[in-house]
Amino acid sequence: MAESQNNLRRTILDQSRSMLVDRGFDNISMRKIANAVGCSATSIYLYFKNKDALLHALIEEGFQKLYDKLTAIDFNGLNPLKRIELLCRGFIKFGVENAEYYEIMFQLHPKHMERYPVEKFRKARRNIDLIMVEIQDGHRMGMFNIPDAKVVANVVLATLHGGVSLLNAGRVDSRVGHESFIETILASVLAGLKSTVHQPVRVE
Amino acid sequence: MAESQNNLRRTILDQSRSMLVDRGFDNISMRKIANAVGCSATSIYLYFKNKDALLHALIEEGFQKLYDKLTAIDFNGLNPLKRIELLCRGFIKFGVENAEYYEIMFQLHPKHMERYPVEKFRKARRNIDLIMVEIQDGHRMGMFNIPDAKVVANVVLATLHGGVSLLNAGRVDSRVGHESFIETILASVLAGLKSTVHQPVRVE
Amino acid sequence: MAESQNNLRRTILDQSRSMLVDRGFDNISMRKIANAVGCSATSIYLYFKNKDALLHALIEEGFQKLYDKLTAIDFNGLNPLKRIELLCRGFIKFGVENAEYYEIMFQLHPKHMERYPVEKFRKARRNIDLIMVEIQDGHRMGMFNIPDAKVVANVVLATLHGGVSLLNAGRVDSRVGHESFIETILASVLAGLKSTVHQPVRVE
Amino acid sequence: MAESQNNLRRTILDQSRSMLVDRGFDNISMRKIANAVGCSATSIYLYFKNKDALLHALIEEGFQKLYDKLTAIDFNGLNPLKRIELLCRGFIKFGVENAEYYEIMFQLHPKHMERYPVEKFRKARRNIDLIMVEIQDGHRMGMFNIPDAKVVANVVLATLHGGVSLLNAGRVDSRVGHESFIETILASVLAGLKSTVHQPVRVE
DNA sequence: GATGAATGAGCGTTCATTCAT
DNA sequence: AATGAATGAACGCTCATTCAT
Repeated sequence: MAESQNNLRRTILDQSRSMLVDRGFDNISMRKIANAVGCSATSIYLYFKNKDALLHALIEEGFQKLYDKLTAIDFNGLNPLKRIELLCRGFIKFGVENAEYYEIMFQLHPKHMERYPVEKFRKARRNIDLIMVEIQDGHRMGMFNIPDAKVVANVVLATLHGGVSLLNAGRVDSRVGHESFIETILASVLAGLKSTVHQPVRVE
Repeated sequence: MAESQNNLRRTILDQSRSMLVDRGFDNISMRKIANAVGCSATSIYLYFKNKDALLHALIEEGFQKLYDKLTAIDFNGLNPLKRIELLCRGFIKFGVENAEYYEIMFQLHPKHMERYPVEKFRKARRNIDLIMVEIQDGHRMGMFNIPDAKVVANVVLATLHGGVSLLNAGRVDSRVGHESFIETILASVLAGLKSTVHQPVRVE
Repeated sequence: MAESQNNLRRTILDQSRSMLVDRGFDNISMRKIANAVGCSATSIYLYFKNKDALLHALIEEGFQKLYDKLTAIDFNGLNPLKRIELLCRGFIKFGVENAEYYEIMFQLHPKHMERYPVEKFRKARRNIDLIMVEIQDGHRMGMFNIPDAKVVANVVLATLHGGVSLLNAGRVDSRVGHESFIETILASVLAGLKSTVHQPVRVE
Repeated sequence: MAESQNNLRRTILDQSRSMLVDRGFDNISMRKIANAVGCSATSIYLYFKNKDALLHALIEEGFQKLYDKLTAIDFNGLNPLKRIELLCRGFIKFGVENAEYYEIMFQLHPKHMERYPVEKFRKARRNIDLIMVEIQDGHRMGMFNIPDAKVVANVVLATLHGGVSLLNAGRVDSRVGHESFIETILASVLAGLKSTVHQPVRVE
């Protein structure tokens, strides 16, 4: 039974995650999840203290999964800029392919995050740190001129986040191909980084 | 009475909009709005067919307001790049100062947008067109090399959206100043545009 | 409709009160009340903020009713002892005839009283004050020797309460007639008062 | 293991009894008890058929404990009146010191007693019999004039019960000392007994 | 134009209890 | 002897909405 025990927990997580993306967290109820899973609503409480805890478990899992993806990238022999590009690609890929996770990780109304445990928040921040470290490296190597890597890392994240969230919400102009949209975002991000050194392009 | 009639409609819109930001649309109820407004819940239905319609009215108003802001900018004697910068600043300013509008305009769960009337969607798109036009102008003038302005306009929007939404959700690293965060976003956007011409920055 | 409006409120109060006596407050649910009344559970909330408020309304009504009964007694020309006897009879009669009220007034688990508004508590205490005043009068007249009327008034109440609650709970030995049980209680209470003076007061 | 077996049964009884006083029987759940005890909810069912049976066991235990206390009193050389006083003191002491037992023994909603086995009820009645016997003795000795001891015994119990229950419910006027409240109750009870004979019985 | 009365559906959650092991 | 898994029923309560006035 040790297997079936965790099976239900897993199924609940998977099912509720998959329901998230087309209904939103506020619109999936314990009953609906239970129905979809094929168990009683009560049973969910055997594995999660309450709806909040279920949500938190999903969020945590999402951040872990993203972290796993990003840290699995092979950086061997690549310079910081290229590394950042891969991290960005990884982030976008994750966000688009795991829209359900993405929704609760980055789109959830702040209200729901109020009670999210602090130590889990810290874990979530490791993802952005991966980018920051590369920016710092690039700066040290003279590849960028970015004294404050924290700000720029946040800006990079913001850009990626904007892209992913518009894509997932179906709010990108329908005549714009996803592929070129993503590539242009990446180009923009990287251009932003590169523009911090050398010949400032003189406009005006 | 024709005035007081519209007064109530207005008050309902204002009140529900102001309640949006710290509760989320799913968590404001008709009765709560009515209580805050000081009328009966039934009265809301005199002006809005249902909760959906109220939401749609708010969204429409938001896009109109944004459009008014952006079109009020004085472009006199400015080149496209500078104009785009002002449009971006205008967008960010609007998003941060009208977080309630912004939430329903860009953060609402797609589910809620399903029934949003098509012709209103078109109106919403006028905002992004403002940016696109300037990109096209810049391209024509040889200031950028952006054959497909639509894509880039969407990317610009995505970047701005990412910034605004992280800011409003309080998800920007707390040690990062809002001001410098915003300025860096702008710099990144503009660098992305400028990088399409002239001397490709040589890295590595 | 002004009539039917209050009618439902009244019906809810009456129905829930009558259900109280054979089920206990914890075992009557909003649904059960609604079913018995013939309205929806939701409707109860139109008249009472929550289950607590409904309970409090019942309690208040009970104390008011008791107070009305006790103050309606004709004391004309009667000495304190006789007055006290009448008050005691009134109390017992009320308790036995309104077992539902009595339950929530005096038998409810303290837990439920925690949130009972203080000013209503004060109102409840008026009932015991009626007895206390007569004890004080009797003391002043030399009929008793009871310097601290407060204590004795509480003891009188306790005695009556013990009698009523055992009666209502069906815990008086079944071979003991209610009538003689009550009379004996009264005799005991009065004897307790009279015994405070040296010479046995000869009554009647 | 025969011992540890009984240990769990004992622990369950003790724990649930101790939880009774500040929550009420309706508000302690099998799981809460199990949690407090440190066993599974299921385990409780090994020792008690259901929640009712657990309650009944507690009640029975309470009556037994009271009986033990009352029969342990040393009556040697004391007259009936004094004996009754001691019995009353014992009863009040027990009720105040074992408020949890007392609650289920005397304050439980009759509904819960419906299924209480008849033979256990008989056992419960032994306690009141102790008082009755002394009243009969006193009557026989001419100390009181109480032909029907049953009635008076019930009245004595009622008085004591009224006192204890008001005390435990915190419903005695807060400015009244517990000690003097109890003493006055006792005085009243004894006065009631003594008043049955013409000349005030001089005791001690 | 405005409202009070009313409701069915649904919410998150807890309950006593059973069953297989 | 003991338990983890599971559940149907019920809880207090809030929701968007309708209807008669």
